[in-house]
Amino acid sequence: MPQLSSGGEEDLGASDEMISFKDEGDQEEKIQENAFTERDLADLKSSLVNESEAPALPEAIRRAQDAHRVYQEKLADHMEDGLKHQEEPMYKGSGYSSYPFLMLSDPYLSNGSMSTLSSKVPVVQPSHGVHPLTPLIPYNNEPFSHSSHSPHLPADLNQKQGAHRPPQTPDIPAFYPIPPGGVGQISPSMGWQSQPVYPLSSCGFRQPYSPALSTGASYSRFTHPLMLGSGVHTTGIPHPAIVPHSGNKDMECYDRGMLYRKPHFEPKREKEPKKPTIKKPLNAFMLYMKEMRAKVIAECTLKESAAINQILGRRWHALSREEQAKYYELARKERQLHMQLYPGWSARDNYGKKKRRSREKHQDSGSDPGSPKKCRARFGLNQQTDWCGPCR
DNA sequence: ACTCCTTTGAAGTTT
DNA sequence: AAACTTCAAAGGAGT
Repeated sequence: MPQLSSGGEEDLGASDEMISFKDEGDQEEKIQENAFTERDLADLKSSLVNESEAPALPEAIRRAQDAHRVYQEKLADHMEDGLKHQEEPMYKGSGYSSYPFLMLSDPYLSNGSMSTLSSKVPVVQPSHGVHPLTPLIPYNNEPFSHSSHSPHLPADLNQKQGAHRPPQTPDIPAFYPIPPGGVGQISPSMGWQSQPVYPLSSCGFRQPYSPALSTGASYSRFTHPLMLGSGVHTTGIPHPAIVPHSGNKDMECYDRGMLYRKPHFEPKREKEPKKPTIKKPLNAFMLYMKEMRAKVIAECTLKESAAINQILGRRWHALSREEQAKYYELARKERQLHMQLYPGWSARDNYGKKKRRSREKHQDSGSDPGSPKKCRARFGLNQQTDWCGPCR
């Protein structure tokens, strides 16, 4: 059962264990990190990339630089726990580009002013916007480790899906700011309204949070976006943790700040209210990928995600255990928050929502090696010319 | 428009 | 319990 057990956070993250990788190579490989990039580049570019992609480089570099600057500015404010390791190379260069608090405008600053960073948010998170859950996570320990701050949570979290959601822990709402004056009236009777709503404006850009909403009673004022059938809150503000079931195109609008959906959606919704999808929380590697992708893109002038992911996979193995541990910790917190937000959710809920390719993928370690392309990729061979043994 | 590719890890399902 | 399967992100490529 995915629900929170009464034990608290310890058992929630029990599965997060450091694992040893057979090909990790540990320190030696890590030392070669820089060389890695060039080798990755050589390997992958030669096989996957045309030089026509070169024009993308300046923009990608600029993104990475922006992300880096944002990260440096935000780090002191947001990384207060053990995750704050500014000196460490992983964060130094990463820009933590995909993390929500880096994409925020500056309402988190004491003066609540908006910095120029705000305009760069979409650049930092250039594609489909924020992960439904990741942007919600402060990535410090406070919301989860200080149960005294959230007296309502432990008991209420055991409630099943659809049950009335308690007022959120005082810590969490702070990370889900509500735009001033953007608060709508809740509609009381729909299934999803029990979910807390932490509206974000587009692309992870958050508006200042109204202090008036910090009381538990205030949360009931928010209608879950699912009630609108399109992932949009009654305020017109999309909910970051929910993906409209209808597809990515909806999600693009959702991410890109179409705060108010076109009226013609409403009659549609009456016909067939679709159940939006709650995505899985990201695991450690996914978090790492989100963070490092922009950097790799900038360094390698690659865009193809499959190639980038190969690089990231190798880099992941090259990370020290301490570095990996940070991501495991982040992932653990992400799962925790996800469970808090969606107590009745199960990964099974999303089964079958994605069309799956044929079974060959998981059989290619056996007699069927899979396609030559896949096999070459698996063995790090040149995609154009090399053949792996099984494909020969 | 839709699916695949590619990675690792978590969680669900099947054997 | 172990093995297997699916999904999470990403965006170019292919159908």
